[in-house]
Amino acid sequence: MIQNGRALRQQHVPSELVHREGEVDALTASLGGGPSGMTENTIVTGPSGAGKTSTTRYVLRKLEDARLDVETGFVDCIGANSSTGALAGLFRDSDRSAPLDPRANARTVLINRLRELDDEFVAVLDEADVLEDKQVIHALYGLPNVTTVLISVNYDDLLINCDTRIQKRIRTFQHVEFDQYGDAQLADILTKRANVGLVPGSIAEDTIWYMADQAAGDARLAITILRLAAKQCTDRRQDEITTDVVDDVVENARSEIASRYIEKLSTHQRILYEVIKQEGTIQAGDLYAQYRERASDPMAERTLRSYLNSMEREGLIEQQGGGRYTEYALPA
DNA sequence: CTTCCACCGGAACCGTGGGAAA
DNA sequence: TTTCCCACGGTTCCGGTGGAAG
Repeated sequence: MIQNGRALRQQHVPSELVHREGEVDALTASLGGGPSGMTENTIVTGPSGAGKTSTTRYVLRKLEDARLDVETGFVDCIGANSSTGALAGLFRDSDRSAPLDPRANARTVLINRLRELDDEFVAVLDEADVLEDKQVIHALYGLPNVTTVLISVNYDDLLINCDTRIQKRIRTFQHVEFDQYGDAQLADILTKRANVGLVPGSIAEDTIWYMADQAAGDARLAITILRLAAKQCTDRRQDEITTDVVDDVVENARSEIASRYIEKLSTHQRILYEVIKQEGTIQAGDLYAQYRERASDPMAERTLRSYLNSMEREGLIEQQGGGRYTEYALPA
């Protein structure tokens, strides 16, 4: 059934991006592809699965094709949420050999190295709201040859964790907003992927629409559903994806998307997450106690609070109640 | 009303390890 | 080479907070 597995992967950026023409134009203009040729710092916002990442990657690729004097770096701040981690990620993604060292005084070193670049550098921070230390935004802003692109689900969520100095900077950024895909657009996207990725006749149009409906505007989820459905059919030697198959894989698709955050957790954070997941809702003190039982070399409680805060920022857990009745739970 | 309790989170501090200057 | 410096991840200390108990 599967003809081209790559087209079914969620990270795959298609050569033609559909239903994002306006956003592509706006981003291209911001990044120097407009009539003025000016590159401007930009913030990209929109709900998850609205195509922010794909569109940005697409525009970056076009930009690199069109101009030789521009370098780009793209980093997903999930898993690189420290200043140095994010900066090292930018270097790794560009063609420059990146010093991988996550320690030492790498931050200033990396910033200076960026400053000394001859070319213009477009730095993209995906999931920027997850950044632990927003100072890196300010540092990048201070470099004349660097253009920054921040990607975040929510404009206000990003700003709220920045100090006023950085807030001021971000407010000067160009703002490109993405709306959620409609069902028809999502169905169209799925059809295009299926045409490239699957043997013809593997999926009926009605089933595509059913998938789009299940994904509720989230293209990442839609494509993951398509991939898992195709895989299940292959495993079971079925030659057509039916709505039953879609029903079977929807939950797995959801948890696969959630797991991309969980994978990046440290062992200690994962223990905390497992306890919360197992208990559903748990008192802070009980959480600490259960953690201490499971961890071979437990961290101080203050450190756990820091971990829990960063996990909450990533939307993995929720904190409820206050004062003495603090509880942790999985998001609703 | 006051006191107590359980927990939060800021601030100051520490050991580490690698880059940069001497 | 040695010495200095600095960010990071972590810890300790402690004042703050809001509901519960007296």
